[in-house]
Amino acid sequence: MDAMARPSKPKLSPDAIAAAALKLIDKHGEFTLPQLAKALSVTASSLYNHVAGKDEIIELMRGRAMSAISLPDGDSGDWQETVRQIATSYWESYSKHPRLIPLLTSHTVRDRTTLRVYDALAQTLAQAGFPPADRLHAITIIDSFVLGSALDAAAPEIVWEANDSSGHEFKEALDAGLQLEQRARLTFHKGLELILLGLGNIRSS
Amino acid sequence: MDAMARPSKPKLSPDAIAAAALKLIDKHGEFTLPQLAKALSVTASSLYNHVAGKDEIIELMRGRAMSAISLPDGDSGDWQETVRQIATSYWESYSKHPRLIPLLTSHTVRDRTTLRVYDALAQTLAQAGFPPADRLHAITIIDSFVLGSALDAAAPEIVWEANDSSGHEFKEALDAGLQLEQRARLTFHKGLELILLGLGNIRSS
DNA sequence: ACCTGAACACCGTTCAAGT
DNA sequence: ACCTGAACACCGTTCAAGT
Repeated sequence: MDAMARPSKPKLSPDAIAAAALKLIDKHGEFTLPQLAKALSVTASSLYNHVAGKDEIIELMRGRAMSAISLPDGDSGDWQETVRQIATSYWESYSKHPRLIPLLTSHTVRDRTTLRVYDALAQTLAQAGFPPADRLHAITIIDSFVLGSALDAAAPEIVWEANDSSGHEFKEALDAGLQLEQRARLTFHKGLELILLGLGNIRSS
Repeated sequence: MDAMARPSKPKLSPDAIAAAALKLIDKHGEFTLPQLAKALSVTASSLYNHVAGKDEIIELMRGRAMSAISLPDGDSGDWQETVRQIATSYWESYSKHPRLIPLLTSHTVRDRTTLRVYDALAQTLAQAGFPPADRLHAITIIDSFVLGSALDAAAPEIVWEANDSSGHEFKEALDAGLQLEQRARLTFHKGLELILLGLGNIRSS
């Protein structure tokens, strides 16, 4: 009648594990199997009944973070608007869990949702008339910028911890800054517009 | 007359430690204090006579990786060419040690060389007539793209591990790809040109 | 000042044992 | 099938002891 070996209903599931791990990451920026087990009122070794190990938990978190991505169904007619929508949704998914990003960068993507993002971009660019090689460049550029921007938002102090030896031009630029998240969002959109504009030029050249 | 407690000349130095650690990262993608100590023919605890801990070693590696950056001395007259030069040198420094990048993304930048990159960009943009707020945006956009591109080169399989469920437009784009490093370099330059072009438009608007 | 070796608290993972 | 607890090999860090 107390907490014993096996409950009639499993206390865990891959999904519950990923959710709890993501909560830890959002709060502390890292997670440990004992910590995670504790948050789930379970022992660390129990986790191995549901996931292969820590790496798989990280991949599950990627899937969870990306699950909110909205991909356009049909062809909206305006490829730049479609790309803008995909890239923005992609960036927002990363940015909702900024501290997760560093964990993702050393892993290979297998997550279906993330792969579908690439597919959606490829399809949109193909319909817009980009030849295969240009498509690949465009997708990579967008992917790089989304990831880099999200990382920038993740570790904001990276840039803004200017010290006394910094030139005054940089300090001036800093002082002109907005609040942190607003700034990150605004900068992302400005950069995305630059890229979309540039892609348009390439296509029509 | 044999290897005892203290040698007349120190066997270690922060620089030697960083160099050895970087070598391990380049080879294995990670490093461990015992591993590092072994490579230096020393014991793990010896390292603490020269560095504060693992985190400091990572920061030292950042400094080493960035030490090869060449910053333009004077004003070349052409701000786009100057920015191109800085950004390229910055990207190349990262790309020479791609597997180091994931370790850097969870740390705050204190490295003087890296901060000087931001300064140099700020100065160049200021001379080109960018007001402070636009400077900050431009620097952040460039920084994000450089980092994202280097990461892309670091974990190339991230994108290219397309599976059977991928749409054929993405596969076509993949098939059109070049060799890995060439592709990364080329894509970075293409993206940088987009951004420079876009920045030029902003300024003259 | 600088290296060693033992020690500590912790980690990820495995596995027999329980139900 | 699924949880526990003990065990293993490993990690980063500290510290007394040596020279």
